Amino acid sequence: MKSDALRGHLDALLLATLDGGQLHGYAIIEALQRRSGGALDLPTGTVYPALRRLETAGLVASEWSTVGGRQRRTYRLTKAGQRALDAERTAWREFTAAIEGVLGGGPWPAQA
Amino acid sequence: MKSDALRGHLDALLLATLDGGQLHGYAIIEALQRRSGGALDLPTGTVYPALRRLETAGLVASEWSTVGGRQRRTYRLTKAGQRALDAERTAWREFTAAIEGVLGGGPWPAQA
DNA sequence: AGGTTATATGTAGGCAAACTACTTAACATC
DNA sequence: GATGTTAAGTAGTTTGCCTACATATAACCT
Repeated sequence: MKSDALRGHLDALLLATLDGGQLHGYAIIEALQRRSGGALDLPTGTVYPALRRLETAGLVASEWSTVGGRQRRTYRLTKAGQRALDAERTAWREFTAAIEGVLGGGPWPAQA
Repeated sequence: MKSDALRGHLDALLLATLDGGQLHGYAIIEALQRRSGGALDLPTGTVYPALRRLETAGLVASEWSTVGGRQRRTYRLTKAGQRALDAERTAWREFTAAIEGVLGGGPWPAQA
């Protein structure tokens, strides 16, 4: 997949991943791989800063915990994050509708 | 629409717009508005450089013509451009499938 | 006649978002 | 004890679209 295609959709992906319950960053990356059928393999350098961004924006909240000597920062959706996710899903439908209107199924008749 | 959402999909839009026949830049912008139901309103500073890029890449070809005293550069798909469009359509389907696998319809069951 | 709007093409520079590459650290396994 | 997996993070770069600007003709309005 063209790497830039995600632009502007990453937040939606992260929020949607947390919709099923809280997860830590590494688990989010694995969940994205699993749910996308292997198509998405986001590098940590993309995901961790993005989660911080979402936390600063108040859409997710995090807590540290230590599991087996390893540090985990576990993220969960806030209420604002839940609302943002709803908005992102709507925006996604509008986006795909617009693109598919153009991509269509092939050649297009001239304007009436 | 979030302006950055198009990232990585602009070429597909431009190629698809030319799939119905040759058009000049200004007409391409109008066609994109019409086909997207008004959702897409690309600035000239986005479209003209992108068309040049596609021409350099050999995916479109252009010719100057003068209509009513105005200069028009009319673009058409090359064979390589047609092939690229086919590839873009396939990539689009894969892209949306991946995102929708994640966005899903709501909460997701834990891994089996 | 003059002003505004629509048609038409283009350039220069900026900026945000994601990427690449790297670092750190504990534990598990070979 | 070396390699691999789990886990989190930063620094700096690239990319590619956007904003703002510049130019020019034609059409329309007053």
